[in-house]
Amino acid sequence: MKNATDLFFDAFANRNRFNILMQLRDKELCAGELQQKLKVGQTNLSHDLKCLINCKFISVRKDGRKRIYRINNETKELVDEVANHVKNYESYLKKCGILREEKNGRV
Amino acid sequence: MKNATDLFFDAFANRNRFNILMQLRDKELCAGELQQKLKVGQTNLSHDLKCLINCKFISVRKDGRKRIYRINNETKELVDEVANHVKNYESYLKKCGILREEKNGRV
DNA sequence: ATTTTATATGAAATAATTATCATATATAAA
DNA sequence: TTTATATATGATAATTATTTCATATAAAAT
Repeated sequence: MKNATDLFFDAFANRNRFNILMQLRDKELCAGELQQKLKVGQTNLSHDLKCLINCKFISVRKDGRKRIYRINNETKELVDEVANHVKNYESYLKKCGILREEKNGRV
Repeated sequence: MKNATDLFFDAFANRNRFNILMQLRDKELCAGELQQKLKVGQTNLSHDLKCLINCKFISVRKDGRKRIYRINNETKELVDEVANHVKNYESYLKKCGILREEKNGRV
């Protein structure tokens, strides 16, 4: 059975969803704008937004036929901290990545 | 192709690996001790420890035939922050979880 | 030197996640 | 009231991650 930590990571720790959160740090955006900025498919984006809303990482309001998404404040802080850590550890993380690639004959 | 953020989440955002990091917050431990505390299999634990080492989330030193693992300081801070966020958002995350369970006929 | 203890490795099996496709809904414009 | 736009949904396909199994290695004890 999943615990709160699992559920947290399920929602938070995914490239596409994290990219959405990164975009929403600066300003609120509607789905169409996110699609353009992130270059992802409409269906994928919609699924990911639903996931982020379920976990209260973002909220949504209607404006005409658009839906406008906004990140919540605590989530924003966490995104900042993770982004910062990733930046500091980039070289190690990449090394780890290279090891994987080697396994597949690349590099 | 994976970027640094992907690699970060690959290592960090996993129940078993996160539990290892949680245990190591207080004090360094050898594999056997982790196994007992976390009740996981030897092979799984070993794979997970390797992953955490590759990404420099933890370090290891030898002591006789044991290997002793220690969390690094910045990782410890991040673990604390995430644990804190999960605690604050637990109710929402659980609600999200319940939605999933419903899908499988439970709840 | 052989056995025991502690841990690591690699391949295969299993499980979970993510992407895709077809279609639905809701609002606004014509 | 039909059409266009914006977004959502659910099922399946494709991909990736996790677990398991068999076996290997390394250090210490006998």
